[in-house]
Amino acid sequence: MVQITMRDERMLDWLAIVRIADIEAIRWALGAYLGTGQPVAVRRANHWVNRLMQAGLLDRARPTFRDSSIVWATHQAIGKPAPNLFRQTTRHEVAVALISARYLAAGFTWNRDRKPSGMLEHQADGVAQKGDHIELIEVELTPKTWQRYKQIFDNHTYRLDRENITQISYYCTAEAARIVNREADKYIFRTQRHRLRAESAYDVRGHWTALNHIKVDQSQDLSEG
DNA sequence: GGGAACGGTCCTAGCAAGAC
DNA sequence: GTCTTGCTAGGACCGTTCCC
Repeated sequence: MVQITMRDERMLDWLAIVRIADIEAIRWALGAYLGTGQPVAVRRANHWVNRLMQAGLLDRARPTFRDSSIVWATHQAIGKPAPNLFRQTTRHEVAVALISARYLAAGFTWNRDRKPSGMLEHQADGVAQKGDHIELIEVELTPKTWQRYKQIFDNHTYRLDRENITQISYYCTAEAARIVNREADKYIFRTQRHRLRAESAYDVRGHWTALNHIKVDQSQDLSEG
């Protein structure tokens, strides 16, 4: 019989939000809920996944387009159907799960952004919160058109002005980071520009590549050291 | 206190890249 | 084409720790 601990429940709650994650994200999320702020060993993460698979709460697959397993919470665990791993957005969703797990490890909570209420509203990939610090997180593996960035940045500026958003962070491929910063320079007013940052953190396959310090705020650091 | 979970180590399998 | 090497996933085992 598999015992479900409080940490297991919190992990399933997190998977209900991000829907799919790879082992790297599982490592960080387990470390977050362990309270260490560091990822657990790969072996440990696989052990955890296997245990919850035995309980019927997790499932995993290794699609041929990825070199690591993808894990998701089953319908039995969260009441949602299994994700389609062959959608074009899968790579993006796995990347979002990884950054969310890193934010959890840094002591943040993670939630989905609100649904857009109109054509001009933009839904971020996630919202990280720690105390009064509320950060909109975007993962950008492929650059958008300048027209789309203008629309998104208008919405970001509005939310920075009118809502309690502290910062907007883009985690991108090198190419996407360059374009996001370029378009942000154009479309975000200088008094707000410093509150949006775009960093190169992924390669084109969605693998985490950032080796240097990633500042969440003045006191946080999500790097692996 | 007993069973489950954890974590370290060793091992094999599968795959890709490079050398010959 | 074959072999070697390197890397990663993941299974098995076992002692330790944790939790109900």
